[in-house]
Amino acid sequence: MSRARIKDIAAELGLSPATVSRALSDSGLVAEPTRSRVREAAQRLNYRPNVSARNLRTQRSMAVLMVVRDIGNPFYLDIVKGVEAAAREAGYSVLMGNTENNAEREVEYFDMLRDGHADGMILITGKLPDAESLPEALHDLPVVVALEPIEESGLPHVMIDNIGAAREAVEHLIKLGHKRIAHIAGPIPEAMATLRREGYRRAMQGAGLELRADYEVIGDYQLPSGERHCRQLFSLSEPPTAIFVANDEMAFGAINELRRMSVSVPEEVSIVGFDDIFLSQAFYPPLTTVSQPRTAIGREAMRLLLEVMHGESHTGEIIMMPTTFQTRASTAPLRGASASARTGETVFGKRHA
Amino acid sequence: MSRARIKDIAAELGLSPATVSRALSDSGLVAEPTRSRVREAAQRLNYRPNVSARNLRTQRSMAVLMVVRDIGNPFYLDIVKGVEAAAREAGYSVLMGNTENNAEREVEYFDMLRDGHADGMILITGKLPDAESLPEALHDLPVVVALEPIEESGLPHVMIDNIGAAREAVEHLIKLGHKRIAHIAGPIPEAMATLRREGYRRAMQGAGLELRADYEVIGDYQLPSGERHCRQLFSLSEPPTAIFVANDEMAFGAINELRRMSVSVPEEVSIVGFDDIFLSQAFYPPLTTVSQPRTAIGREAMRLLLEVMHGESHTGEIIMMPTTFQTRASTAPLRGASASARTGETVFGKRHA
DNA sequence: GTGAAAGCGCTAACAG
DNA sequence: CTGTTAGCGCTTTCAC
Repeated sequence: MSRARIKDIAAELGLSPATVSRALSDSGLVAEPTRSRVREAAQRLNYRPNVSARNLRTQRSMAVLMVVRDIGNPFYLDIVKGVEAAAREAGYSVLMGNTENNAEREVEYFDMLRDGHADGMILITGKLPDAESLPEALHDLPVVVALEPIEESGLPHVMIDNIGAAREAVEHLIKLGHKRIAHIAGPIPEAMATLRREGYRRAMQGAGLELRADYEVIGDYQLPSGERHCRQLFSLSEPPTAIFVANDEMAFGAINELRRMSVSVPEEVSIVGFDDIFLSQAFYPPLTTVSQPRTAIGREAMRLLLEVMHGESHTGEIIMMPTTFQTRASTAPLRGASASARTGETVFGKRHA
Repeated sequence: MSRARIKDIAAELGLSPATVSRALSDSGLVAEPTRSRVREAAQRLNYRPNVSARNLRTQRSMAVLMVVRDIGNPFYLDIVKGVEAAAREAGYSVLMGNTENNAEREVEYFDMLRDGHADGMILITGKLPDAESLPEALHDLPVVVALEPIEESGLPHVMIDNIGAAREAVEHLIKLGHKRIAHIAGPIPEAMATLRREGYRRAMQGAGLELRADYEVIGDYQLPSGERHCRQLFSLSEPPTAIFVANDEMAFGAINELRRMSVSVPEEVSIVGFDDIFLSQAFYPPLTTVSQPRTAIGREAMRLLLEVMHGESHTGEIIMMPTTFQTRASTAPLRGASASARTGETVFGKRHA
């Protein structure tokens, strides 16, 4: 009962397997009476198509591979969610890949693509394996990059304007009257970290503020690194009055460290993060940060991938998704300064091809 | 170049496809010289097996399906990580499923199993679809339940002792001298929520403390529900001095609400959570909670599933993984009481078959 | 130790 | 509109 094949339905109804196949796939070339007889019999015999057979025949797997750098990082969750939802709607399943920043693993996933495990791939790894281990024609592979740019890959991207959003975040601090603004960056020279630092620099320069080398430190996106670098910044003879931190997790670390040093946030020091992860709002104080439309990025990446899999070329295309600046309680006017900062949220960014 | 088949290697070497297949799969019945010639040619011609063809022939997919109730919940992340790691090591890929508590979706994933999308399934949904939509012989399907029990399913489980761990958490509060201990439960009548409440009740009764109906409230595991129920408990004429909250997210909500009410944690009220999610440690105050070995649960579930897929029967088997009680800063001795609470971490739970 | 042949379940090209 | 035929790429009898 549980393993009826097309052949069984054909036998049951005295039809050929081909007709049954056509009826089941709505090919239109089947007479209505036959069609419903087939559908009824399929239902009754509990027919389910065998995916391996179909995949072999059609040379497709109806699956996409979603490869992230660290599957344990909650940051990627909503993207997965968006990808999964859009994939389902299009009839695709999602295979999970986790590289753990391991080059061999990255190559493996490209191999899986070629082996027919999946028809396309969404890369959220911020990098590619070495050129020599990659297939010759990268551009011809159905691969879309999301979130973390892979520069000079020529692959289509779905991401945010990291420079612009970072700049907006720092300008918020400037409007609050801050001048001594430090930056805890991500793991430069990674692209995303570099872009956010660039946004910081442009905002500072745009306001005619000095770029001090001792106000720029490089972290690794993890919480302890936020603590450590915060301590370092406050050991300077002239510590900052505000810090723009490249991601929320390090920002949490910085805030906790300030609490330990009995420096109050935001009264004495303002902190701005980036990402708006789960709990950034529930944290104390609620974190002012840049919110990325993660689920939408996931959906958009999948939508773009579908187009690429259907043969459209999107080489070099970059889709920018809008970010939202969330003004919360971790930032406040510089004491003694008359500031004019906005409150609430501000949409930033546009979309172009 | 990029799509060499077994046939191509055979032609290249003047062998039969059968021999090439055998050589590549180490079947042992191939002479050594032939074997290495084949391996060399495979390398040179960039041979990669076609998974659909192999799957069709072998009637397996070498993939497992991991179905969670809400893919956006960071709580499941480490489990995914464990499953993925163990699956990779065994040569399996992982397909993601997300039910969003939707019964139809749940059925779909069972169908995917039967359709050959995957060879086995790990369920982290806390429930099964209605009996009539399920295959007759549930026990014969390679399905393993993790984390959230599905009672009376007869399926093998990998989980923690929710009653025991909850009881230990509440006993910690009792040892600190607390007597007026309330409980914000999960969405009863769900199994996990019910078990944790049962642990609370047993601890209270075991210590001869009164079980007050107004000290038991039912939440939904989400943050706002923690805020709401905390407020409710503190509107009682005799508010609690400690709250055992069924999960960390609601505990964060409770702590935030207490802060708003200017009630200090842990000086005036102690809070214990459950789960030890990302940031429970970085939260302020760091949350005393029950830590689950999530990655290990994921690995163990996959390991068990492999055995089930290899034909072993594990009907009704329950594997209990040990929890660790994390004493952090959200709990303190009742003011005026002489307490004897432990500090640090305590391992709880055993493992049996 | 190797080859020939069959077939997994499905779909598509070609006839009629 | 329906049937016949072939074949996707692989593994596995069964012979030799």
